[in-house]
Amino acid sequence: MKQKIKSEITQQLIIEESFKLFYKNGYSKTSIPEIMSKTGLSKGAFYHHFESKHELGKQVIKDIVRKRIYDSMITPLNNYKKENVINLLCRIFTERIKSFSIEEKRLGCPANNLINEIGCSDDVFRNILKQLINDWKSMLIKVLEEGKLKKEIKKDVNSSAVAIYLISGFEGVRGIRKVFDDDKILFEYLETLKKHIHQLG
Amino acid sequence: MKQKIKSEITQQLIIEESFKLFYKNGYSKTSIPEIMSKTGLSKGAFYHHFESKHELGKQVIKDIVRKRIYDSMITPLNNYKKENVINLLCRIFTERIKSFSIEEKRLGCPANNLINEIGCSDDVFRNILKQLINDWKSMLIKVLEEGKLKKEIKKDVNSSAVAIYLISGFEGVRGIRKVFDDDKILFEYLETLKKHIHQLG
DNA sequence: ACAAAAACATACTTATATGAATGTTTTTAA
DNA sequence: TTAAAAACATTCATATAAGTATGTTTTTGT
Repeated sequence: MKQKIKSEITQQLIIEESFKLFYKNGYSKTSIPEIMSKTGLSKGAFYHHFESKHELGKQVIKDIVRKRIYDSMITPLNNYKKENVINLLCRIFTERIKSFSIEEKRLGCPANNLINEIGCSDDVFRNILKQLINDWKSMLIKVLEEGKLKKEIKKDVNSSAVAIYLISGFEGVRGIRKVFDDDKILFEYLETLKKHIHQLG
Repeated sequence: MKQKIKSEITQQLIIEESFKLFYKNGYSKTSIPEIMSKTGLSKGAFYHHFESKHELGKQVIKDIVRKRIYDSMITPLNNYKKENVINLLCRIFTERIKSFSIEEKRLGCPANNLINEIGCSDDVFRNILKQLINDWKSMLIKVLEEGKLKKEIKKDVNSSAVAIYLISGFEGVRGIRKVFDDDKILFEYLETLKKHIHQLG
């Protein structure tokens, strides 16, 4: 059983170092030798644990990229029963934007980076990322619909359309921020976002 | 003088084929041999006209990527004197979204793709793209401020913040659309965008 | 203790990239 | 017309990628 654990640990190590490099330099520009030099292991070790770079990419998206969005943007939305949904939405987006490290501001959103780098040219990656966006969208719709029942959101709001608008704005600003040198645009985005969300009620 | 024209034509040919391939497959994944095979010319011809791939990238951004955004999203905003600015904004964003070819919907925005692929890791590219986004933002601010003077936009609107929100949403949805198979999200985006813009007045 | 299997390393194959060096053809200007 | 310069082609140098083959070490079940 010790071997299975060791294998698991090695795989996780490779996945984590891969995520860091994919995030920093992109999927295409990151090579297996580069990843394995970070892990301190050899290329042989890599191909013992993974079939290909593509298989690794899938794991990185499923294990790390997906979890990041879930933990910060999707799961917290489950609080819709206890909290006013307008507050909830404003709070989650604001907290997320304010939580970013300097590097995270510079490098943008890992999911959005992958979507824009390889999204449409690899159907496997595309479908995993599509599922992630759909999960996020579904959860936002659920919150907005619950808000309508609680009379916190206007009935004429198109939840699906608003959900896409919120996701687009968030991912968009994380991309646009990459060309700038400071956080001004993040706060400008947040200001308008909050006003926009309040107008849903 | 015939030579100068020929040189200019060849350079433009290389730039145009490069744009197509950069747009379709990304900057990193596109090679000089691949570009030159499209032009029907040799690699020697390329290095006669361009210093490096990087220099080519600069030209493609300056000549084509920039022009696309200018022609469709920035220059048309100049109509703010004649047209109600709420209508103007809705119209330009709507027309642009509706004008996209199937390929343009699949491949997203060339500028946004570049920003997300190499934006933060190459200062030369980053600064050209930053200037482009800043030009767009400035023009939107101008239109919104003019709208205030014309009493078409509320005085408490933060023009700079709204401008960034509009750009982010637009670029964001063009990225997000890449993981989907249909145009539903583009129209959902447009629906919410229009409502949002109308609430500025 | 020991054979088998898993974990990992080393060396190799093949492909392809950027870019430089050098060669040939076309254009230009005197 | 003819030398030179510009346009373009061919060949070469160097680097590095993904993936494979084949090794060696460690772990495991008997």
